[in-house]
Parts: sequence; C-alpha cells; structure tokens
Amino acid sequence: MTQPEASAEPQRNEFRSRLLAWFDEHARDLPWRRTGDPYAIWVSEIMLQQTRVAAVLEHYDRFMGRYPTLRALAAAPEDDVLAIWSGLGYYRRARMLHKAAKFVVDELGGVLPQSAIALKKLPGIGEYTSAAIASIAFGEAAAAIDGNVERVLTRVLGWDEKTALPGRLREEAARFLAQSRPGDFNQAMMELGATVCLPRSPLCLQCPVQPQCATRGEHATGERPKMKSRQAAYAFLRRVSSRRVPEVLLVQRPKDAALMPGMWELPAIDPETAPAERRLLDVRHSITVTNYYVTVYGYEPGEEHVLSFSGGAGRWVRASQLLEIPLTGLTRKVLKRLKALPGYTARQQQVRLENVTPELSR
DNA sequence: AACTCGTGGAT
DNA sequence: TATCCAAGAGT
Repeated sequence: MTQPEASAEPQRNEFRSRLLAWFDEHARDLPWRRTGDPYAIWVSEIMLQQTRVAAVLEHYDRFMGRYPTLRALAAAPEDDVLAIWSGLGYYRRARMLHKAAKFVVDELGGVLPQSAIALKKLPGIGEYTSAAIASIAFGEAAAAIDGNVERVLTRVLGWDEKTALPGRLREEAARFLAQSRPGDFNQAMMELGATVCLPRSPLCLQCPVQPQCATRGEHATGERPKMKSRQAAYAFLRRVSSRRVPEVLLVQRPKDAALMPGMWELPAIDPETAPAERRLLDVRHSITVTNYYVTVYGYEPGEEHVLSFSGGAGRWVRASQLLEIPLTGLTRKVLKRLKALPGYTARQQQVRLENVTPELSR
C-alpha cells in the first residue's frame, strides 16, 4: 500500500526537481529530442512502442529522410512505407501510422491534433502515446505511463506491480507529473527506467531519487509465457538474368495471414526433408514467444519445381530492388548475411553459391 | 481480459 | 543456450 510519507506533496516536489535535474544532466542525445516537430515526435513514439531505442535508431533517420513531412508520408503507397519499416517489427504500427497520416491530411487539413484526447482518436495512438505526444510536442500536462513509468512508480511507492490497479497508478502518475515541464518529466521517468531503474538489477546507487524511493529495488513481476522452439527452413535461389542482373526468388505471404500479411520472404520448405548438403547458414530468429531455428538451403535456378510454396507464386526480384519491397525481418537478415542485399559491390554480389561459407551454429 | 503482433541485445 | 524484455495498441 501507499506509504503516507511517499505520497506527500513536499516529497513529490523533491522527487520532481531531483529527477529533472538528473535528466538535464544525463539525457541521451536522441534524434527525436533535437526537434520540436510534432510529426517527427509522433513517428518516434510509434517506432518506440515495445521497441528498444537502439533498434529505433537504426531506422528513424532513414524513415524521416524518406518521409520528412506528414504530407510526404500520407502521399506514399503503403508498400513503400512497409519496405522502409522492414526489420522493425510490429508492422501494423506502420500501417496505422500511414493510415493516420492520410486521415490527418484528408480530414484535418494536414494539421496534427494537439490534445491527448484528440490524438487518441487516431489509429495507432493509444493511452500512452497520446499523452507522450501531447506532453512532449505541445506541453500538455498529461502523464504518459509506459512499462518504465509503471516500474519506477510502483517501486517508488512500494506497491506490488502485479496487484497495482491501473486506475490507481494513473492517479498517482498524475500527482507526480511536473506541471512546469510535463514533456521532460515524462521522458525523464522513462529514461530513468531504461537506464537506472532496470527491471532485474536496478542501479540504485546511481539513482537521483533513491531517497524518495520506498523499495530501493525490490520488485516483483508477473509470470511470463514460456518460450517455444520450432524448426524452419527456407530456400535461397539466385539467378543472373541475360543482362547479368542478379535476382533472388521471393514469395509473398498471403494477404490474410495473421503474421506479416502481404510481406515478402524466401520460399519456405519442409525442414524435415531439406537436403543437408545444401545448407547455407543457420540463424536463430525469435518471434514473440517462439524461437525459430532457421536453416537456409541453396538451390540452383530451375529447381523451383522441387519447392512447394505454401503461398502464392514466386517472383524473381532484382537484387537492387530488394530494399524497395516489404521484406520480413528474417528475410532481410538472411539476405544480408548472404550478401545479397544492395550496398555491396557488383563483384561481391556475384559470389557463387559454393563460395558462400556455411555459418556453423555453436 | 487475455491474446497477439517482430525483433535483437542483454542476461 | 534459453530466457527476458522494450517509449503499446487493437481486438
């Protein structure tokens, strides 16, 4: 339960000033903190949903370079947006961001709503994201509660995270929020959770608000679903066209697939009957609660008939075009390891299958 | 309310 | 190596 001392306003005031001073000193220099553009902040918040800063950094500048404005994004075909998003995961986020951008341009004159309540009406913007954008971009005193904030607050208050009621947590978050700098305060809470108040081994000695904390690290979390393991296999076929242009065979996932609908990947094959002598590489790839142990096998052009595609027909895609279509993250990773993606020299691209060294799993 | 969606670095 | 887990949202 709440400790009376911890909920007193003077204590919260001390907490705010200490946290903000720490943030002023230690805030990471991130691209979306160098802008006041609400659109740029919106994009960052969507990318950051359930995604680590490091992963977002690898995509954010490329996305903003391609779609520097809300109108540029709204004008793009969805497949192009998905291609840029490829590798980031949770592809529905990209679809909803794109859909929302089109709605803002078509129905709202291209002006992003400024209040948390209005923002929340847009697809992909929920309780957390609406408060984050409203506070960071527009200075609204809305408390943004993500996993970090939830952990920091329950620790500070001495609550059991498993039994903390969402309503009570929202109340408490609103009390803590620094009205003078709501955007910085929200970011500071998340920054503290991400870099100091860590889930497993919190760095309490480095914590600026340790004196205001009821638990100083003790923290019980709920049960997690057990990881499952599964084998998977894919075929890699490359050919060189009459114009000496390298091409790779890809198949499109069904439009109604639950997982990554409409995106492109290498042809899946039966891992049981795959020919061991053709093994090119092994990769581990985890999707939600399943660890996939993936083996990629090399085939020669003309052998397509031995493959049984579960989905539609295959398509030969020019290597130079691979980054222009929506690839699944796994496919992108495999093609990168096989040096089949653009960005390599022509000579490297023409590496023969037998020269690709199998990467042995350890 | 419980599930589901991706990915890769950390532990 | 297996598991954890991250600036959630939609259904």
